[in-house]
Amino acid sequence: MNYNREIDKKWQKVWEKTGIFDVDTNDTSKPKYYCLVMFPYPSSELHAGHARNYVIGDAVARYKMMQGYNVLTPIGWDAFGLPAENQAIKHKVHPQDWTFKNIRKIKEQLNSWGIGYDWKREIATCSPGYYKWTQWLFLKLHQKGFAYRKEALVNWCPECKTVLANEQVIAGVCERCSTPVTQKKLRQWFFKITDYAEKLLNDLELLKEWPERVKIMQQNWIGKSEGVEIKFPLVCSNLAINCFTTRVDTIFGATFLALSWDYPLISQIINDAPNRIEIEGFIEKVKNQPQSSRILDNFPKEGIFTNKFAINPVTGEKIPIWIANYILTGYGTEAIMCVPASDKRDFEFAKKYNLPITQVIQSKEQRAKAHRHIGTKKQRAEGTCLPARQGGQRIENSEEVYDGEGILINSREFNGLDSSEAKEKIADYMEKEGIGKRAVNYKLRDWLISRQRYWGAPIPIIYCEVCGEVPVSESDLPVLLPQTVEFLPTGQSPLAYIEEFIKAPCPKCGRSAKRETDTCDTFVDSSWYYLRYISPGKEEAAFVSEDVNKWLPVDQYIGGVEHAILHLMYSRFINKFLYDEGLVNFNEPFRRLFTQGMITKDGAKMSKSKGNVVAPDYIIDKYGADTMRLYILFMGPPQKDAEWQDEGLSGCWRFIQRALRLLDLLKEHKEQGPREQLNGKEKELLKKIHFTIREVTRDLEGNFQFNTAISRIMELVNQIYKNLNEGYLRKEIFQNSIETVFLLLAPFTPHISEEVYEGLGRTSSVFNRAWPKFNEEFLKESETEIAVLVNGRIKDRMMVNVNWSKEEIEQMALSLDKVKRLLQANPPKKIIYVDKRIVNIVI
RNA sequence: GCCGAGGUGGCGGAAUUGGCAUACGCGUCGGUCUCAAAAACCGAUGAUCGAAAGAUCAUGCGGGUUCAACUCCCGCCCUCGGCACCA
Repeated sequence: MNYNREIDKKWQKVWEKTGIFDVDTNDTSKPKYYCLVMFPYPSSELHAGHARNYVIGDAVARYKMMQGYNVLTPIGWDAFGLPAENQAIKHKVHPQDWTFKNIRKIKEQLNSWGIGYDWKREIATCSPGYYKWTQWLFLKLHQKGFAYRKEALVNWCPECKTVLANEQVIAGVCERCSTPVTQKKLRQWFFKITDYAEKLLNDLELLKEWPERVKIMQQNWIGKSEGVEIKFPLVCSNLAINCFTTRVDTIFGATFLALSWDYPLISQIINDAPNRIEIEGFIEKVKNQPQSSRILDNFPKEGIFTNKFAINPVTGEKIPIWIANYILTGYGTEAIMCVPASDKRDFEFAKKYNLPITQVIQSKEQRAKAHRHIGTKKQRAEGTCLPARQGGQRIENSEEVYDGEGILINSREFNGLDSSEAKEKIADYMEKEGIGKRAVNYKLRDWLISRQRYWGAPIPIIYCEVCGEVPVSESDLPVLLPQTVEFLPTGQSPLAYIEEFIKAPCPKCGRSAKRETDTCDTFVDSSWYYLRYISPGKEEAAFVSEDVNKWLPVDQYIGGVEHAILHLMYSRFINKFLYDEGLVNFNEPFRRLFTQGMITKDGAKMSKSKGNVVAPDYIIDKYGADTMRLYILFMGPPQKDAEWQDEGLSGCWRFIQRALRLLDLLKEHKEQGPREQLNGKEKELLKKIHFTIREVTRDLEGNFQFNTAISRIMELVNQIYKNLNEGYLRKEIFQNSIETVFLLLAPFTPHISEEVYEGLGRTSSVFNRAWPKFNEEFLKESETEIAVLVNGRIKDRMMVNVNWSKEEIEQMALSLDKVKRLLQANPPKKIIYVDKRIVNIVI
């Protein structure tokens, strides 16, 4: 049999006609399995790099089908988003036309690769039937106070006059025109994901079957830090500045305070400053400093003295208050206590502006040095010779700054404590004295979801002069996106120029009011799509709780690691919100996650601009879908990046042809008369068959080790050929081996597997057959090979009976010629025997 | 800077978790078939020395533990990814 494109087409038609991927979600006769691939963003046709995701998903789905699960594999389109709108601006095509053109093309590709989906469940986030429910979700969040508006700093491109998403800011410049991006304060919509910071962090522990690296990335992104918020009263004022610190043990070394340019009390503080104009100039300068330069390593620290002082609450000292460019906005209290002896940044700043430096922490090494001449030897060894204060060490350059933990000095009654102990004691002291209180901070910020863009779900809010911000009533959803708009980069949503869209009656009082013209970030669309697949056409609700509770959490989620943080965190957040609302009964949406590696070509990610794209359609025409699928799965461990090589592809092609030829050989195969006993070769093949079943199943049940699974099947095929070449093979065993090969291959190469099964006279689909089971009986052996090592080096091998004792085996090893020669007359020092593996003789 | 992943033949990559390093595939070489070529099939293939038997060296580098280390421990180097002035 020869593999060709006709075989692909034939079986794709059959699958479509018989609907093997159509799922009855009410069918409870089989256990459910929800296999989900991250839905594509339809920005162009798919290349071989994209294919990996879908090929893996399909292999898993088909494997689970054969395992007897009721498998749900849906697909849809993450169809809103910026690229579509940029196309509109550049080429004057409507985002919708462009998007649906791409969808048609991708759909065709997926079908031609034999990727099976339940197409009846197809969704597109840009269709009103879907985004109606995205808007509904917004309203739910709004109702509970989780969607709110506030002034916020956003990325702004002065050239394009538009707000940019973080992803559009490449190394500090606009991705389109390379102008440095500045920050601008605008009123924006946010989702209060920070309220879930603790849950999102803690529940990572529940995700036992997620890759560790993804969990660590999320953990870092949430960035929890525990510390103390300390109150620094201002001199001659009733104001106070709160500073968050994780290093309260260094408080005695806090010699100045630094505020961000955006610190809330700043105008009050500088109100009567003699150099107020100068300060305001500085603030303006920092505010406009492009982000690109802040990314640079040695961005110079700059600041300005406010002419005000605060009191260090533990030392009672008067310390100056500065405004500095290295204090982040939006984190902590935007004010920090500076301990130049224990922080490189504070040190650099203090050196530059001649601010005092007091050492309060000594490292072990510094301590050993300092104590060389103090106390008795014993005291030094025990560390009980408490030093006087002595100002510690003189610190000259930032290399000498010690920012680790150590022993406290110059810290009054806390001297001699070690940092971790001191942290607790000082925090206790502060809480008792009312100077400060323990606090927790997160790096995670609230999720900015509004975009001044057209191609997204309109935010369902109406602004009324009388009633203020009023949510659109649920019965008026969806707020439809108007079709005819002008696409211009003005900094406002194109919707802001459409009178008919903007004008709307206030849902509360009926007066003429204005619609919100911003649209939702596309991550909002994708944060709940996995729920929609269960009842995709439902008109009365986003989803039916009873049904999603049955089908979720998703059993296997498959996608690229680039979504490790954003999409996967947002989805978890939304799911937790719905859980708290009682709308779903599962805490986490994705039980098991698999992140596949990237396929590269010439060492780089495939992209049109680099010209290194491998076009799958061409490959399929030449070699067929199964060849491409097999190669993609065989090229390396799926979670790791892999380099595309055309030679590897032809290797898979050869293998498929070689395997298919077995079917022809079987047809010509002649029995040479009946014979009771199996010969040794036949037994060997049977053993190999069952061994392969066991190993392939193990590889798939593990972490989807398709590459090794396939190499096992290749070995089996090699073994079959060996048996054919080396002598008599009864037809029954021959046929059994072929069946096994193609059953095991079926998840990877479904087309040829079906074809072979038909060729063997079977009438029903391979995917209605059970995954093969191995029989322990065939794996049992009477003899096994053991390696004989002398001093850890392999010298010989021998066959032994598995029932032999350790002593018998050791004696046999010692009797080998090669061993005797090496031993000569000397008796071995030691013999180590590892069961059924090796004998190591030490001489 | 911090966190994570990784470094194995000419190449992609295996190695049951401490037990025969280099499975499987690619490439290369030789053979069979053929007028010839392609395809296919059979065989060889880590490096060095050797006619051979065999020996020595090999899993980024340097140490260590062990009868035995790609695997464990200590110290480095390099590549890739994430975060990055987070107090």
